[in-house]
Amino acid sequence: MEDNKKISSAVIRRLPRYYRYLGELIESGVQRISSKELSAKMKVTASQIRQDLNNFGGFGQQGYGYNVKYLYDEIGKILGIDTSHNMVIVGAGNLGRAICNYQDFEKRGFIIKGVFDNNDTLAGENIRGIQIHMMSELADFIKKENVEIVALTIPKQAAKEIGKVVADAGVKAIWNFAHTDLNLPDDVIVENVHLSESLMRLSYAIANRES
Amino acid sequence: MEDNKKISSAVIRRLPRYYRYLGELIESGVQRISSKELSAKMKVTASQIRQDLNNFGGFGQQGYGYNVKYLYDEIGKILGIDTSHNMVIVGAGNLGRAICNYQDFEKRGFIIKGVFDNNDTLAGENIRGIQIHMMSELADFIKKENVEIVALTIPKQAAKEIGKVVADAGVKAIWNFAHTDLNLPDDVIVENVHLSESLMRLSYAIANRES
DNA sequence: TAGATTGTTAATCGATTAACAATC
DNA sequence: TAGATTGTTAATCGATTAACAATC
Repeated sequence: MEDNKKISSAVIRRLPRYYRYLGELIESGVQRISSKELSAKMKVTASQIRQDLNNFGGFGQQGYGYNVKYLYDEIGKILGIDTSHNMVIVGAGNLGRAICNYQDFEKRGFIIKGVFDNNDTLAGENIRGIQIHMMSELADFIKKENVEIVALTIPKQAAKEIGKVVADAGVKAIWNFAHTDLNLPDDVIVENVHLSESLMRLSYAIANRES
Repeated sequence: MEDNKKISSAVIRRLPRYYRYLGELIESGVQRISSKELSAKMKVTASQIRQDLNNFGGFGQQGYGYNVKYLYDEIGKILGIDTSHNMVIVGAGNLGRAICNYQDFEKRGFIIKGVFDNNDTLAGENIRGIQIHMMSELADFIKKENVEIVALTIPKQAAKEIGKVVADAGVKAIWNFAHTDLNLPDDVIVENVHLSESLMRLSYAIANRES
């Protein structure tokens, strides 16, 4: 965390998956695991697991392996889910509601402070207690409530515009579900979830299997 | 397509993005583009664009560049979206409904033949004309309707079970939104959309920016 | 033809895997 | 101590970028 060497995005991409498997091991009461055992479960090489983890420090013990709970917590810290983040959802359609209703995010420290939409018939309504606000209030709300993350579940044209608005309002990161790139300044983090691209990769795999 | 050299998944991951940009260029009436111009728009190197495309054939012309419409169509063929695929959605929650309502998928040839759930109060209902069926009918429906793709928008435990069921029923691919790996035979394609992992990567980026 | 830009080979860079000394 | 397994260095493999001859 403190030192300067840049961690490759390939490593970061794998961390949440380690975290998930370790969480499952905890639930099954497993207290220690070797890179070899974990590699068999996860279908990656043991070497890769050790290399990945050693980017962040030595979490294991020679001759023993890794303490599951300890490693789980350490990866949690690396991923920044030991602290909470205020979040809002922009777009009260099915996708926005799906995210809002998924309670596990809250357990990981992502606190949904509000949902925004520009359909006034929704004004005053709420989703499991979370208030729906009008889009016009968005920028003020972000500043007042210290919102760090905005999930954009709106069409692409609107997403481009609102992306600029929330970047100006000072959010740290945008979770972008719109089928477009946002092209914002580099200090705004953008994590894209492009479902249509995912579906096309699936389609490619169907078209080209066992060729 | 026909020849045997394996295309790397890094290349496949980029194809849908090329496709999206080319689609936008068509909409703006652009007829030709060079790898250099496209690279500026997409923020990748021109060299990478040419390398990627030449995995599949020479689509350009020296001194001219690429014909936008032609390249768009060719990438569409590579991605297999020139033919249609029957699909069902398992899970009629917000996420399942979001996918069902997203009409662009149908335009790309992904035809949603039905939605399945085990909540009997939904029996007989429909989502924009697409019938909701009970889970017990799923395997038969897949065989009868030649379903190739199943989107799983159900909790992880159920997803593991239904994954096996639909694999046995002969689907070619599963679009898995559950927060788990499915561990199915290799001949079943699994494309994962792990939203919680995406959110953790975003969280990591917040925790580690400008360090 | 001259200019532009591809297709493709070569060079570089980075990521993964293998190997093994350190050490619990 | 002997056995096991990490942390880490070295070797390999693959992906990206650079360069340029081919050619429209």
